[in-house]
This record gives sequence, structure tokens and C-alpha cells, in this order.
Amino acid sequence: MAAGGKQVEARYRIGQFAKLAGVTAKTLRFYDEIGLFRPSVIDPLTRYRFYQLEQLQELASVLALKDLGLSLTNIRRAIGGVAASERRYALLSELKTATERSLRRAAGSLELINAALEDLRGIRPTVPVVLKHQAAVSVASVRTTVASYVEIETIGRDLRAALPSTAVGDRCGALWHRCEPSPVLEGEAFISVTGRVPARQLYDLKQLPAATLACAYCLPDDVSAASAYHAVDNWITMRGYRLAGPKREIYLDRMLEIQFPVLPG
Amino acid sequence: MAAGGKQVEARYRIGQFAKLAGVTAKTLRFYDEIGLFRPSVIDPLTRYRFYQLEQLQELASVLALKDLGLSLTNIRRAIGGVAASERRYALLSELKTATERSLRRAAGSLELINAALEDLRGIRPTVPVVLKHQAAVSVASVRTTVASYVEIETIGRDLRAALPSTAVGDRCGALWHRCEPSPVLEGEAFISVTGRVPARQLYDLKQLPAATLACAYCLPDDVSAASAYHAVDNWITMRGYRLAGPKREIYLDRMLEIQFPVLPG
DNA sequence: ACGACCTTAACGGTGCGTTAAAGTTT
DNA sequence: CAAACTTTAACGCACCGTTAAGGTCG
Repeated sequence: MAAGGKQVEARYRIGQFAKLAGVTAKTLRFYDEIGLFRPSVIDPLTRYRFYQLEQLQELASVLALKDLGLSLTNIRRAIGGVAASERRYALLSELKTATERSLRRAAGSLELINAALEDLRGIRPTVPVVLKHQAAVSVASVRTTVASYVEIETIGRDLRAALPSTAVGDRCGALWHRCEPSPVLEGEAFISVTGRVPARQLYDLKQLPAATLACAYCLPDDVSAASAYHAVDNWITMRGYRLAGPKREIYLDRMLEIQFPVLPG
Repeated sequence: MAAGGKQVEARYRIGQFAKLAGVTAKTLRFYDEIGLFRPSVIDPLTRYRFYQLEQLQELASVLALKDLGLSLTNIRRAIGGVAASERRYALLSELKTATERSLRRAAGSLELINAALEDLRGIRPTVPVVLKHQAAVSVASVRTTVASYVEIETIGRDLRAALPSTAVGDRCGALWHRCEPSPVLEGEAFISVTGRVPARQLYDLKQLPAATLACAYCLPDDVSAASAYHAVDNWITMRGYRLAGPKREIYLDRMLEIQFPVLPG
């Protein structure tokens, strides 16, 4: 019985203190565990935690910062030790920019969700579009103007025929340097290559640059492709990206992948 | 050696397929594990996962929904099975309201952070304020008009003296029915009681109603209390709460807790 | 036979809520 | 003695990134 002689400061067990402070006992245990807010005394025998009334103010500071959205880790940095006030200012500034970002993201996201809902109401929902990063890849290519889109396929077949079969990689397709609104179509058939490839006048050897790509898949017919192009175009516009290079078409097995290189802004 | 007779659909191992799709192999494994997006074939011997090109479109749908902010669990609900389109609409609508909420929260939060930053620039930072819920509590009380704030303490002492000491609980304080801007001060000293208490004309027996309270702690002097009152007042205004009942003062050991009952709106 | 690829398993990060099993206080 | 309280321990949530240890493919 620790009921010593003089009047000892009132101690509260965890449940009592929790009720006073308006948090759960579990929360207090957790805060103790992570070193954010500790009991003033721990009975070494029973390991019971004991708190004092003065600590209510300390806990209130913690909870007020938490209410602003600061993480527990950062709250710990913001309250203890020397120069806590400077750190607190820095952490709140950081939190401010983070909150501004998430505000903008939420606003943008909301627009996109609304667009998606509109889209779902339509008869024929839009093709899904995804963003991905693509490393640079070595290719052999032939660039030329063509009279129609399909013509580039012939060029591609000729290109493949001109290459040693050991050197051709797994991806082939076309770049479109000028298309659609332009009166002339200028395309570039390409095939990825590996290792050393003999240089010839028939084709160029170059790198497709690394890029961030907005992509959609479609069947290899004009109607499907047109709606995929439209979907990607719309997608880019809605998110405020801008086109950053020639559009790419990748020939997959029985599918076409439409890729628009994009940059933010 | 599964190289059977006829031309089999091209199969891609997880790494290849991941590269094509622009995600990591780990992500594909995870999606498989949670049943969101599964390989078309799993070798029963080696457990290698194999994917087909057609699945790129399916994965794109998943990623597009994820990009909108839908959780993986909800994406699974949105794509598989019957009536997927209705569910998709419902889930997106739900996501929309959630996003609107978080948008409002971020906007409000930003204001509060700015206010906190302003506050930190000041000489004397504001007292922290916290929100908490309080259950109803039985009290004995004496309500009266007083000439000054301190007078209520005398009333409180008299009240305590009038009660059997076995019945008094652990909380005492005062309610302020009219104060500050009002020309007359009307307070109500109270002490929490337990079990049965003899009814007398000296005091009322009643319940402090359950409430949501905006609280601050201060020293029991007029200057400290004034700044705490001001802090809570300001806090309530900034968050768009409104006062919902008499203000409460709780007498703690060597501290005072200021509580304003509030309601949203 | 070596390197690149595949497998499962498990921890980490955020902030606690929620059992569960067992000891303590009143 | 029973009720109410305390303790530690552990899982759960969301979404994978990141080792780690050990088989498989070209």
C-alpha cells in the first residue's frame, strides 16, 4: 500500500484518465508504446500505468495537432525536445502543402468520377485508359509518308523481312508523326531489335525514347481504333496532360495498343 | 514439354506480362492472391503464372477504376459476375460522395492549418482545444445568480457540505447559464453523485445531459480562463459548430477545464 | 552451367479497434 | 467472492514494396 505520509499527487489509472480525456484506454496504451505520450508513473510490479491531471493539457496538445491532420510520428517531432516550436512550424507548413495537394487531387478526382458516371450512362462505355512508364527501346525503323493507315503494315512487313530473324525483338508497331487532322500521313514502322544489327540503308537504327504513355487497347480495325484514339485523347485532356511526341501503335497478337506519349501540364 | 500439336495461344510469364502492362510482377501476384485479376493458366507443377495478351484489356479496366480511387475490394465487385454494370454505377456514386466529403474536409483542414500557422507566429500561442463526447452524469446542483464568477465557488462548497460524503462523485464544477455579455451572471454549481442521494430543498438532483464538448484546460485564474474561453470560442466558430447549452467549468486539481457543449452546423 | 526468372513467406507503414487470456483492485 | 479494471499479445484494415531463401528456364 503506497499510501505514504504526505499528500501525494492524485494518480489516475488508465481507464479513469481516458474517460477524463475523452479517448480510449487503448489509445493511451498505443501512445505510450510509440513514445508519443507516456504515463507519469508505471508501477514496476503490476505495470499499471498512472497519469496525473496536469497531463491532460499535454495530451490536449497532441490531440489538437492530430486534429489538424499531422501524423503521430510528426506530432512526436513537434512537441518534444529543443526547438520544438521551429519544428512545429516546419511540420505544419509541410502539412499545409500536402493538404493543398490532396485538395487538388480530390477536386480533380471528383471531375473524373463524374465523367465516368456520365460515361456509364451512355450506351457504349468508353475504352479504359491507363498510364504507364516505358523505358527506352532499340528499334529498327522506316519512316515515310503514306496514303492510308494500312499502308504502314506493308512497310512493317518489309522491314521485318530485311532484318536477320535472330535480331528481331518482341515488339513491333508504328509511330505516327503526322496524322488525322493533317492532310498528309507520315508514319514510321518499327521493330525492336536486340544486340548488334547490321546497319543498312533500308532502315534506321534508333531508340524509342523513354516515355510516360497513356494507353488503350482495341481490336485492329478502324472503328475500334478510332474509338480508342478518341478515348485516349479525351483522357489526356481531362487530366491536363499534353502530348509529347509521336503517337505509337503497338501490334499485339490480335490487338492493337494505342499509346500517346504525355507530359504533365 | 507442353509443345502440343496445334498453335497454342501465346502465353506470357509474369515478368513479361508485367512489363507489357506497366505494373510490377508483385502487383500481379497480389491481384491474383486477392482474386482481383488472375492468370489464365497456372502450371500445376511449378506454379508459374501465365497470362495472355487479351488480359491486358481486363487489367486495364481494373487499373482505370483504381485510378479513379476505387478500392481493390470494390473494383472486384465492380467487374465480375452478373449485374456488374449496375454495381459499378452504385460503387462510383458512393465513391463520388466519399470524394466530395474528403474534398470538403481537405478544404476545411487547410483553413485550420493556416490559422494554426498564424497562431504560431504570434507571441503567445493559443491554448489547444479538443473535442470529446461525454455521457450523461447524475449531479446535485444549485442554480443561482451571482455578482461575480468566484462567488460560485462558495456555492459549490456549501453544496458539497450538504451532501453525504459517501454520495459525492469525482467531478464538480459549474454551469454558466448566463455570462459575459449578459449584465447578470447566472451559474449552477454541481457535484456528481452516485447511487441514492437524499432529496432536499437545498439542491436539485438532475442529469447533466450527454454532449459533445469543445474543451480547453487552464489555470484557475481569471486571465488564464479568459484566454481559454476565447480559444474555445474561436475554435467553435472556425469549424462551424454552434453552442448547444450552458458552458461548463470542471474543477480539477490545480486546473480548470472549460467545456462548451456544441452541435454541428 | 550461369544468369535471369519464377515461387512462397514475411515484414513494414498508419492508427488504432477488437478480441483473448490472464492477473489486480475494490 | 465477484465485478470491474488492468496487463501483454495478436490480428485486422489497404496496397503493395522489399528483402530472403530457394526452385526453373533458356
